[in-house]
Amino acid sequence: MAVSTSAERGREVRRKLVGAAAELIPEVGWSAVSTRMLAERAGLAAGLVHYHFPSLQALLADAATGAMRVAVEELGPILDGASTAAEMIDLMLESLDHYSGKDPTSLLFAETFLAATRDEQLMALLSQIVEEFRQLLAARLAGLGVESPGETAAVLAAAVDGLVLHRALSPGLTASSIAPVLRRLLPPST
Amino acid sequence: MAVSTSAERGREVRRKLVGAAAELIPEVGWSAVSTRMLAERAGLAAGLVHYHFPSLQALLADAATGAMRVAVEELGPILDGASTAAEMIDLMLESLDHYSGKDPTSLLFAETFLAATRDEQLMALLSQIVEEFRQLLAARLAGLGVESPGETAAVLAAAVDGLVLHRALSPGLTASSIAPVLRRLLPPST
Amino acid sequence: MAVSTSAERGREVRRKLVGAAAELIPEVGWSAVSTRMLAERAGLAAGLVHYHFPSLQALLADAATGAMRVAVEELGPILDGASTAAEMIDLMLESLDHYSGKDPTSLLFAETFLAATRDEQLMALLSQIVEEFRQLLAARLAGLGVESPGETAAVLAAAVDGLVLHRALSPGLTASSIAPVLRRLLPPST
Amino acid sequence: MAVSTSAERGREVRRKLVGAAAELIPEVGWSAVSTRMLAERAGLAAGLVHYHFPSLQALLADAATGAMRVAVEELGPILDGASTAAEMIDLMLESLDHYSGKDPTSLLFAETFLAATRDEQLMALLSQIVEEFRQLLAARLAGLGVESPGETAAVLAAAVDGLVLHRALSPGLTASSIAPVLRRLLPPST
DNA sequence: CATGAATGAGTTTTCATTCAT
DNA sequence: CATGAATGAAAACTCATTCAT
Repeated sequence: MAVSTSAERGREVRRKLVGAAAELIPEVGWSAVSTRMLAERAGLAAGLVHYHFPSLQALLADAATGAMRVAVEELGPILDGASTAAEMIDLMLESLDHYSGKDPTSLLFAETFLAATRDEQLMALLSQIVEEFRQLLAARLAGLGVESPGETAAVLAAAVDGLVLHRALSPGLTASSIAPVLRRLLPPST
Repeated sequence: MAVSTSAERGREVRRKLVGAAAELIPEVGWSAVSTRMLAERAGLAAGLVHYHFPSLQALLADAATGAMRVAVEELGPILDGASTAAEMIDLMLESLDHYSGKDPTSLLFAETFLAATRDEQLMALLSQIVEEFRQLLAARLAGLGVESPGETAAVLAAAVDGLVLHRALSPGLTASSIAPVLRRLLPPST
Repeated sequence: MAVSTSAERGREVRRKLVGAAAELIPEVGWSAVSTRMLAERAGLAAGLVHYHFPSLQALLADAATGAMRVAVEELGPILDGASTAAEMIDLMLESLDHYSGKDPTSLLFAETFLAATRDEQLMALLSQIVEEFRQLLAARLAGLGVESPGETAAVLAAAVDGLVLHRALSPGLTASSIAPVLRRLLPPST
Repeated sequence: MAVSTSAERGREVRRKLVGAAAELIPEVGWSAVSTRMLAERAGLAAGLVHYHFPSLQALLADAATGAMRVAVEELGPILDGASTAAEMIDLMLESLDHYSGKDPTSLLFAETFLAATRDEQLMALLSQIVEEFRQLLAARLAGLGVESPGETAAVLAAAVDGLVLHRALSPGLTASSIAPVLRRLLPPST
């Protein structure tokens, strides 16, 4: 009985590298993540990065989009608890209070946005994630009887991202101060 | 006429360097701007960067905040033409249509946001610029009779930044598609 | 039928590796052929190169000398059709027109020549092949009544190799333009 | 009076690097010349290679073509001493006796030929040098009354290069053994 | 016989910064 | 005020070879 096959060890190493990348991108910035840094953080030999990934960029893209997908998918179940659109905005803002604009997840999003500007493949992956988030939002808005849910979801998603970014500069932008204003984005009928 | 003192030549050189930096940050990314690249773009000798600036980072910070201040100040006069708050939002969105999310100015803002995360001094300068923009917005909202103009301005500013970012991913987010939704951010009384 | 012993499979793998090496040496250059490249081209696992050959250099030497021997041996029957020495030169030049100086076979010869400079064992193998070619030529020249066939064959062989090399630089060196001059290498009596 | 200006020091460094490259290409082979090796041989810091040359390949190409041009130009005056075409061939072969096929100059030529196969710019430079050599030869042949001097020069040049190559494999190919045969390449009228 | 993960030294190249002139 | 040569560390990436399975 082999405790760990060769293939399993390989998968484990890839997992460690992706984990280290997801940690380091927010810490030092996308373009400052180096192979050595990565290997040290993952507790592995430096050569392994290029053994398992075609390039450093490919590893970073893998790690970033993976982490973002997880973050976005976490939001779905949370929003399901709302029985009105206004309540849904409150729930979303509340759960976004964890993101200070300087925390790892916020920074990961921002770094990836920017890196995508210089990498077409990454841009495609990122667009897909954002699109999924917008559709998730639109579906729930529609279910709660909101008119033109597509446009509303688009503005809502953008506003939410912008707020997290701005929070890095002015920490006063909390759920409680913003919710009353943002709730108005919903059509009056709601 | 063509006489130029040493001091004047020095100022001219600094101007050229700052201009080159403002061009290059969006083109290649903040951390990829190198002294040699700058010198070549500015048409100057390589040693000059460190002769006139204490470090490369200092030059980049100078260039970025200078360009951002100009961009923000351009918005003031444009908004003065509005006679209602809704009209003001329309004007602002219209003038923002120039920013595709991938254009030099949008990218300069994004790059600087992220660089500020890793540089306290830059963060302070940037906060000041954003704060000024928020106050400019709040003052005009107040002047047009909008309630709680501070909070509204904060959300508006964040939403606008978020929209420009998202536009890089989905070019459909134009003024005409967004304005109807964003106008709702204003208090009903308006 | 489809039964294949271990030994047979082993031989098949070696054949594939040698074939891949003979292809790759001209394509990318002797010293740029890597084990991974070879494995990929041969459709095999990376570890197989060192399983079947003591070193990468040994595999390359095997492949190169094997291919050269084939190329040289092909020339023999062709020359047998000549009934005079002059005709033989014409036949040889004609059959050499296939070698442009940039084609795989020409490059394989040139790469191996140079690699032999840095590898004594390879040099010995190579000398043997060239010697055989010279003797093959000398025997036929003698058979056609040419005087001092040994020296003539030596110069002829060298000239022919030099011509293929030069052809890489000036494609005008075709059989028809060269033959009249090269035929003069033969002793007047012929 | 500055003993050595900045510019002069730069020129001197470039000269040293080119010299080291011309030595190392024959010693270890074109593709095995590394920047470290080069810097060590030249007695300079490793960073200087890329300060003064855009790439390692560019430095190697510079060094190789420079050395080849010198070698070719040395042959001109030597051939001028001949009063008949046959004598010229003797003189040329004699002066070529210095090239054993394993000496630095011979190897430099061979390495460069091969490197040119994978580098278009180098190929262009090399073709020019060979062309010049062929014209130098043709002009002298014509001056000595040889018919169709262009074709004869082409074959002569190729034969000579081929002979030097073959000499690496069979050291017996000396001037005295070859001259009688090679002299026959000349048109009978001579 | 076969696999493919792992290693560690190797490669070219880029760079901010310093400094002699 | 200006130049551009020099440095030394660091970057991404490749590789032949070894070896546990």
